[in-house]
Amino acid sequence: MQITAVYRKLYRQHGPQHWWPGETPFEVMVGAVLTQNTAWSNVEKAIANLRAARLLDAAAIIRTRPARLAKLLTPSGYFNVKARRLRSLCAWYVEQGGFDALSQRDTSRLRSELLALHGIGPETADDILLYAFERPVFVIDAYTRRLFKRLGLIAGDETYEALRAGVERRLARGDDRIALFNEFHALIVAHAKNICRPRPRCEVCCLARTCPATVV
DNA sequence: ACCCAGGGTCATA
DNA sequence: TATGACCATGGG
Repeated sequence: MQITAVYRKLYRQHGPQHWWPGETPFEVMVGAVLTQNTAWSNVEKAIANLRAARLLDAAAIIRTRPARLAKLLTPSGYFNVKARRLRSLCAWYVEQGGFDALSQRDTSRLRSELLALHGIGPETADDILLYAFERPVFVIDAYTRRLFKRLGLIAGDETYEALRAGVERRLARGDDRIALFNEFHALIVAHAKNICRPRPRCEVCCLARTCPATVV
């Protein structure tokens, strides 16, 4: 099966996803950090807390005491870790002049700056690049790796960069790669969420770690 | 009670 | 470079 065929099947099953679930680019960035190894339903609660506290703002977050920030982040788990990570992201964001200034930079520069921040690894950086800055970067997450491995499209032990480059190369044709990469990653996540109940013995398809079958 | 979740960092060998 | 411990909550 070709990788583009996987995309078509997912799209036919789940339809358009209109991602990322966030109202502004900054909110997308916050969500990208908070969702690290965490269910999105928990992230929503934490973002609602930030919104209620009028802290969905980089400068405001920097001014907030770490203990208070961590408390607001409680529902998303790893709250002490994420409070620190969010702070470092916000400090960079403000120091560099905010979204409009950052938007002027080329993708590779943005990427290396994001990766230099504490707590921003390759996936979080690519989430931000694709969904906040609208750059043509294919996001590789645990679901993506698992799905492609189970379909026999990859070996599974490639490095993040090798996988990303490989997938991007195999999808390179077409005029709107940003829209394609955006939708593809969203569809993979939708696939993981909407199918496979009950766990762990689903009958249809599942991207959970212990699921015995994967059918797209 | 168990398994899972849209990762990343750090210490160790 | 490669594993493993650690971070922590909430839903199925």
